[in-house]
Amino acid sequence: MPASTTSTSSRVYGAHRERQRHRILRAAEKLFDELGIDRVSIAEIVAETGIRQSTLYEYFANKDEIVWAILEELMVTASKDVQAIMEQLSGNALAKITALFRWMEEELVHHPERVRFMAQFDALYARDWPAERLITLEENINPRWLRSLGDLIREGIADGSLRSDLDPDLTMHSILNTVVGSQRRLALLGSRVEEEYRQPVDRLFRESIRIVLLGLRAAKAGKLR
Amino acid sequence: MPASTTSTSSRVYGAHRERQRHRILRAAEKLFDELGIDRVSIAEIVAETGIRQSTLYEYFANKDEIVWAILEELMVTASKDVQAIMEQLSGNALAKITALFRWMEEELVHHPERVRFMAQFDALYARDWPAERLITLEENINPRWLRSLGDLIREGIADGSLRSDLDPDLTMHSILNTVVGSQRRLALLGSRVEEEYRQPVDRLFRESIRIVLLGLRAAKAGKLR
Amino acid sequence: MPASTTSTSSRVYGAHRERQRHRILRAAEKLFDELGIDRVSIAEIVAETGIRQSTLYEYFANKDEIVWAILEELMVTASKDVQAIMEQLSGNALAKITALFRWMEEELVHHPERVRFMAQFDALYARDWPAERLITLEENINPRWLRSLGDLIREGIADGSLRSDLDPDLTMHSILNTVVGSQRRLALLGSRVEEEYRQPVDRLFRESIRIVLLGLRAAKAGKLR
Amino acid sequence: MPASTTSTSSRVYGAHRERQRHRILRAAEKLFDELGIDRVSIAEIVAETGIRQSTLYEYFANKDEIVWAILEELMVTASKDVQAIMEQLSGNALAKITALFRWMEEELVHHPERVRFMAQFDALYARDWPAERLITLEENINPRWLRSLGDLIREGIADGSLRSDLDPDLTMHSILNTVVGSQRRLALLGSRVEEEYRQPVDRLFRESIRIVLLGLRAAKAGKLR
DNA sequence: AATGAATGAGGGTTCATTCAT
DNA sequence: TATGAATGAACCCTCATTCAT
Repeated sequence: MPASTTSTSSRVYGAHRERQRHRILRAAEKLFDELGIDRVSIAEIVAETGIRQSTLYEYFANKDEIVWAILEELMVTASKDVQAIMEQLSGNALAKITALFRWMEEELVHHPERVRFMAQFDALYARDWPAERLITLEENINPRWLRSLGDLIREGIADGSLRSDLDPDLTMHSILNTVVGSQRRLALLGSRVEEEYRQPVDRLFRESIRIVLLGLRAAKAGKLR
Repeated sequence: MPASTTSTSSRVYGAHRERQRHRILRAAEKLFDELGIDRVSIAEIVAETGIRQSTLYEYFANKDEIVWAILEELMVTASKDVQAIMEQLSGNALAKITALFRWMEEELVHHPERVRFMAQFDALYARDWPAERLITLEENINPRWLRSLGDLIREGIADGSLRSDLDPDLTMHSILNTVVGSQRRLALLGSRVEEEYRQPVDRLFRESIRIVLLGLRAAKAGKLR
Repeated sequence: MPASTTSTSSRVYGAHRERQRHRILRAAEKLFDELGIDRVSIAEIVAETGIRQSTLYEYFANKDEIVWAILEELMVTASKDVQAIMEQLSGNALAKITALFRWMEEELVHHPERVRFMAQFDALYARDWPAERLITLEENINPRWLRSLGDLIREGIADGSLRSDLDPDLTMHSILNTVVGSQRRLALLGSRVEEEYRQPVDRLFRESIRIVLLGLRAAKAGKLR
Repeated sequence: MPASTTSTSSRVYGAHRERQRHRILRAAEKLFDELGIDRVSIAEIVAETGIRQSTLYEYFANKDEIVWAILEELMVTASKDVQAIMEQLSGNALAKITALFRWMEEELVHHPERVRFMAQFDALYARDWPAERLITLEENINPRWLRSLGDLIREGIADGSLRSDLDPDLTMHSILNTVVGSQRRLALLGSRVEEEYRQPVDRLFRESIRIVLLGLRAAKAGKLR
């Protein structure tokens, strides 16, 4: 890893390295989604890449590093997306929460593989990931919006758009977990759930959102949607 | 091939076999939960059991069979529990759905390892499990209650306990997936979620249920709880 | 193994034992032919029999014993057949040799599995079979005809049916090995040789015999057949 | 994936690989001959080689591939030998066929292990080898001489060196199979046949050839040899 | 930066055989 | 006589990783 000098050669090398890294990550991502993270071997990843097995170790120290790198990419992207949505929005709390859920629907429909990756990460790495590492990651992406979501709910109660009997922090985390859980399960089961439930995945998810929002809404609040 | 005779020897042998099988399944279950299904080797399972590796193969043809056997046990147990709850209940639709969700809370709190196993199964086996096998399994456990849950919602709309604008089948599958998704994610993340959210897992889950039920409830219906 | 007493029970047991033994041998024979001797496991043999694996060891000490038992059966049967043919024949040497070859053709056509077994035995056991064991076997079956085949050729030279420049012992063993080699290779390759050579196996073998016999025949001898 | 470049490194590496491959094949060959193909384990092969078991898998995907590689080597060598013999020969058909048989005798005497390998291959792999694979192999070695052997016999009939009542194709395949069968059986049984028949293997084989050729020869044809 | 080669450690599974009942 | 259970010893093969070039 050459330090970031500004010589021509290092700039060129840097670009090259970035390209190689990208190639590896995309191959891994694809296979992780197709076969499951734990069932993909380094050999399979390099086979998809064209790169040689020993070369991969010039870019990643081991498989876990690849997983973390993908996770980081996904989290950064997600954070930017949400941040953007939140910033250009100036409605009440309910509207903001709704917008957040809509974005999750978008992800489920257009990037189910991303959602599946996160689901796998929860299932496989949840119990033994090193806490500091995740914290470092989260600090990098700094999701102000998440921290402010509690305020949002408080605000919603105040402006009358949300039920008055909600405990802001509890509610926030509760519904977040619920909607995320629903989204991830739908992504994992995919077509299988469609066969069994005879409903398209997005309709199922949208209905879930609707009911949760109905549950949050103040009784006297205007018609939802 | 002695079929189920009642001779002393076969009764004795049968009991022994059952005990050994049980031992293996419990060891596997424990390790699957601690390390993740894909990260447990047959060698580790037998080390937990005391039996020798080759002996294990007298009981299960391979690791997958162990996974399926555990899955079957869990599904049978769950099905019996729910059946029992449903049968001794004679309230309106909302009450029944509430009871179902309460049972899921019980499972999350008292048997989080069971929930985690199902979560892992979804994440790891969902995509390539043989459909017929799962169908066979489901036929054996025959969950009448699931089939009647749609009726339950229809009934609830009729008796005025549920919102009138619900599409029974869609709603049923939607909230089922949502609550299951929430339950499983909480089971997977466990203490980690408690640290991050600063809320005990059961409170988070109970709040989720409350909001979903509020979302289902007819506007004019009496206070919930 | 109860000695051969004449009590009723031992006679009954004896018959039973014989039947079980027979069952095992037939199952083994079938599988040896289908899969190759070395590729058949004891487990596969018992699976074909209905008998349990441990029970098999009451009849045979190991797989080799089964192989030898089959070999013995085959050699005894073969010896009897040939003996019968030879005895009821009263022609010149050429006629007797011809009859012997015809019998080999019969075997190839109607019992190719027997020929294949012998072929496998040659290929797999040839190098390390215990010499005494084979000698014991051969003494039991006592193939007088083989020993007299040399005389036969001497006789043929004398009566003018065979070429005069033959070395009786050399010739006998030579053509015996040749015809046996031809027969066994045809049995082994079976349909494969038919596809490649576009000739039925029996025609190929008959032509081989014809040419060998032509090679043996005295120049002035009458037309062959 | 550097294709066949001529860079120094790839030439060096290539030579090394070839040497290792060679080592493995020789070790396997030796053991296959001593113990029988099916009775040789990968562990035994590597023990003979000095390389480690996992290294072997860098050269051959599995045991079958080793067997096929040896087969290919043998067939290529044999084909070249025969081709050379056939080309430098300008006699009548009988002479050419005789030369072919002489070469087979050479092989039997000087490379009995090669003949035994082919015999084992017939006995063990004959029934289930993948047809296409063998065809590919045969196309690579392209034995023009075999294809022209039928013509040879036709020619022999025409020039009066062979009997007139022969069916060219039938005869060709017939005697080929016969002589090959004889050769392989002698190779398999080896010293055992010498003990039993009290004749050296090569004499037995030469006598077989003599008789077959006598059987092919036109009646009026000059003295053979 | 790239890579050919090697490999220790372990993976799942099969097998012939023994033994107590 | 029959057999359920157990098992040591292999067996083939995969994998992540290292290292010299």
